[in-house]
Amino acid sequence: MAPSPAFSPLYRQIKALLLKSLEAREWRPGEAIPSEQELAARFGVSQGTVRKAIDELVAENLLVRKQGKGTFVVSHSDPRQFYRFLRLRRDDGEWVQATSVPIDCWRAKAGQEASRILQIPLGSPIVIFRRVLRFAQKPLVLDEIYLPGDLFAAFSLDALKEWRGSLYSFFENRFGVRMVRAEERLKAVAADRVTAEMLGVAERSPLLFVERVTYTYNDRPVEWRKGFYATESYHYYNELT
Amino acid sequence: MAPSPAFSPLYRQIKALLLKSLEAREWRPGEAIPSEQELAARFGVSQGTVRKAIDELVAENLLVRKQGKGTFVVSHSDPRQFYRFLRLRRDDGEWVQATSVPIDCWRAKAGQEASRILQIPLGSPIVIFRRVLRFAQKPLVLDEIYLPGDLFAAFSLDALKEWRGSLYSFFENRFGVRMVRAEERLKAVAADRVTAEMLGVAERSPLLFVERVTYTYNDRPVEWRKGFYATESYHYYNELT
DNA sequence: CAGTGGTCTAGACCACCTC
DNA sequence: AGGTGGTCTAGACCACTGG
Repeated sequence: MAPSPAFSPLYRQIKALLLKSLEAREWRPGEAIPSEQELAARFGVSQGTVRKAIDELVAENLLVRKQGKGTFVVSHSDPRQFYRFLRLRRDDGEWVQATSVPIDCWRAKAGQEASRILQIPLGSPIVIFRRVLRFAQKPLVLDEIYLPGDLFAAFSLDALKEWRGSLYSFFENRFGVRMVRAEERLKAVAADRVTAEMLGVAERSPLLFVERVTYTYNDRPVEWRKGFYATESYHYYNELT
Repeated sequence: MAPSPAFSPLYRQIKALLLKSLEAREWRPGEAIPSEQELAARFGVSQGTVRKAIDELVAENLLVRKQGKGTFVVSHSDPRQFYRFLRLRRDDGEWVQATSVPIDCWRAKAGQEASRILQIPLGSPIVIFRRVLRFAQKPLVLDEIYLPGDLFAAFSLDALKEWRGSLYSFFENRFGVRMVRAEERLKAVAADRVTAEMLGVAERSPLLFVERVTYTYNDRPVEWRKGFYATESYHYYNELT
């Protein structure tokens, strides 16, 4: 009869509290959160319950445990996180270091599509920029990246050019925006003239088109990008479980 | 000095025992395994330890828990598992029912590549067959599938044609081979004449090329396939975490 | 050495399913 | 009512880190 009472176990409530603290930037990326004992005392539950809450946050890549040291907020500045979202590998299976080359940048107002995808009002400001990813000197990826203007108001290509590190570590450090998960949609398309030129391939040659929406905490979309990948001797690697 | 003693916690040893039982087909797909209490008694450990072992097997998609009922061996016959490995969706985001149409089948001896990928001796028998996947009547995927001959000796296209259900549920039921995880490598390629014809697209038009290696327990490769996906109004969907 | 996460136990109780 | 998995606790001990 009555609707289900939406029972929520204690450890999920603790998890929600931790998530709120993460969102409020109580602890910065790369820093340790309080010990399990401390958190247990703070929330008035047993260590095991805190532990289970943390377990889930670790499974979602928001936290990492380091035995003997503590539990830390995941940071894109961590070298192990650099290529978490970049699935392009050489055909022999080797991961190759990529370097980002910013191209251009401009501001605009969100149209229908950007407004829907980024969940911002129609006409609100957005920042758009393009960059090329080079693998072993070769330009293999051309990305066009759309950001909500309110979160990235101070964005400038010059600051990005000086940045040593991944794009997401730049976002994390300069704008406090932490990328947590992403969805990608892949298609095969024919290269148009401009894209072909920038990637050094023939016009009409097949490219992998990758559209990505990236989310921060609580499934809030904060980045939309469209990329063209030249996959002649590289491929997009994926694991299915 | 001495090499690390390779400490393995109790629950991992229990996990290994459960894995062995799964591999030995002590419990069939879709069936319940013994209760946590029973397993704890059998192995002489506490319920919590068995629980943690099962936790990991659940995380790896080998088992599923059903509260109040028991813990079950995952089966590809389960409707929720049907499309676990098929990432093609319509551009509006809807999942579309696919129907498999077998084309042809032949036997061969493993060459260099098949031998390496399937980890079988050079020259050992393999079974090869092709099939088309239709979405809303339209042929969108052409797969060429390579199987080790010893595991799939009795494979026949006629049996497959009569099968109602997914290919992997067919493999599971007829050959006792359970697909557990897969790796895919994606590229954009131009359609050759034959493929273009079968998918009803223009020659040289861009196709998504998907190479998959599928594994059963203990990372044993048991399937290799090469597929061409027509992605004009469909896309390959992927989540990055 | 003290402090952290990691393992293991035993027991109590809750939520869900089936009969 | 009796079984299953799911939660929560308290306490003991182990493995790893760093001063």
